[in-house]
Amino acid sequence: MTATVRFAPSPTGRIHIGNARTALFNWLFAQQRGGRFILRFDDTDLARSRREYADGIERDLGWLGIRPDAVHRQSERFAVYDAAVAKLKAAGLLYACYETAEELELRRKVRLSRKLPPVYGREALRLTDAERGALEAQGRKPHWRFLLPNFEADPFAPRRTEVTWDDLCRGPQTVDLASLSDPVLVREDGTYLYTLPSVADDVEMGISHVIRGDDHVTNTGAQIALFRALGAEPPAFGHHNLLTTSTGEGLSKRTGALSIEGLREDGIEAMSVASLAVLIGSSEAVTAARSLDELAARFDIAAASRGAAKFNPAELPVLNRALLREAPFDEVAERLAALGISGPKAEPFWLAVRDNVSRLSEAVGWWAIVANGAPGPQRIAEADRDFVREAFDLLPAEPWDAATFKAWTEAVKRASGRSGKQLFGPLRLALTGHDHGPALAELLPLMGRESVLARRP
RNA sequence: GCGCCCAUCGUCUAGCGGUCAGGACGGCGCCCUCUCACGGCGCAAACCGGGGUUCGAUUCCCCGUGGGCGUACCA
Repeated sequence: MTATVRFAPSPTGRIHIGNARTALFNWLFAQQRGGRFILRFDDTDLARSRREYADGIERDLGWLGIRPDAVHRQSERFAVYDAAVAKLKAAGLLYACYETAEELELRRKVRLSRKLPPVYGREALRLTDAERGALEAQGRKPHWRFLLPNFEADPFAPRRTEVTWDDLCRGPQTVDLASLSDPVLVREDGTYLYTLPSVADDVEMGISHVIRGDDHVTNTGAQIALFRALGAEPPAFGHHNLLTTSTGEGLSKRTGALSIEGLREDGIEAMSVASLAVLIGSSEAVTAARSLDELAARFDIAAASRGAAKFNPAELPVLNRALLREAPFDEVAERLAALGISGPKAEPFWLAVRDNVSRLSEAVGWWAIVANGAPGPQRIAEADRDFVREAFDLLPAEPWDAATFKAWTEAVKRASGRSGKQLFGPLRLALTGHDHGPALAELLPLMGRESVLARRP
């Protein structure tokens, strides 16, 4: 079974890890069955949508490794929605309403205070042609609602109407259409709300699987009805659980530091983000995958849990470290070069330091010490000064290689009688200005005799 | 208010009537080791509360509590 999926963000801001998770679920799902992934910008709200956000989102996805098979903008597809509207009107399933937002709000409150579900009472359906004409004569323009098929013969007597589907993530689902308001599909000014363009495009683009957050499950009930009203077979649906912050609040609102852009700027690897985003909330161990292909092999949409999962950003650096220490030079050479780390020493340098960084940028500090003779933050203890001086006097002649450090420290050991921490601690400090770091045997030949001698206390 | 969903170590989770309640991440300890990290070994760490049902509940049911989501002319 192949698949055509879509990710449909609204370009009113950049995406955060929660959105990326949805995108990744769709991408991986399609990858697993050789399907297509469509990026569809939900930019029908012209006032809030911005092209730069759309471009930014596309960059964010590209950074994660998602390459859409097609990119669409709903703002360019009004003809499709107009056609859908015409179809619904012809079928008598779209009706004009003239209430203002205030009136609606008032009715809502009244129903609430009477402990009734706050659903729209279809009052506009009772309007006579004369009343409608009068309203229009006042200059009122209608908004249009989709008549939900939740009644037998009398739309004012809605009855329990279950829409069911077998959810890819949550199993059998039921939504009662009687508990829903007829959704407004078209505003007074002719612009579209989310529902119609979404469904019309899913039909038109042949979307086979809709994978999205579980904040949409209720929508899905109404949307399935709309698919059918449009004469289309609804796609399969999968609603994954949502992520919350470590304090338990919804991720959907405040993006902040958890934006994909922010994480990238913070030096988090794309695969760290992707691994955590996809694996969290599943029983799969949250360990770094090296590629989306590897992730696809570990991903199972049916294994996602149903409750909200707390997202812990502290896991990101942990995954990053694991990823980096296995990263071959070729994989990071370009980015290292951008950080000023290039030349013949770059590869052996990377191989030496990759065990000791949790962000690629941390290599810069080591590079300054190893290649540029920078001192490092710590000084050797006064008591070790003479020992270090003697040791430096024993530095062998060049050329230096991987065996040099061993030969040198053996000689120092014999001359000084020191061993273990007493021996290596002061030397490490004198050489790098740190009490920890990459293997000295690997750093020494990279530093070179002249540079090392310059550090003699 | 109403509806839907969820509730197991700090975190992500396995569990589908009888288990020493399992794994992963993190933490801690030991080993390895020039340091840190890696790796190996080990330790600590959980069934939200109350009622049922049952010979027996983490598991099934109800209530409560807590949380998520929805209830928009937001998506």
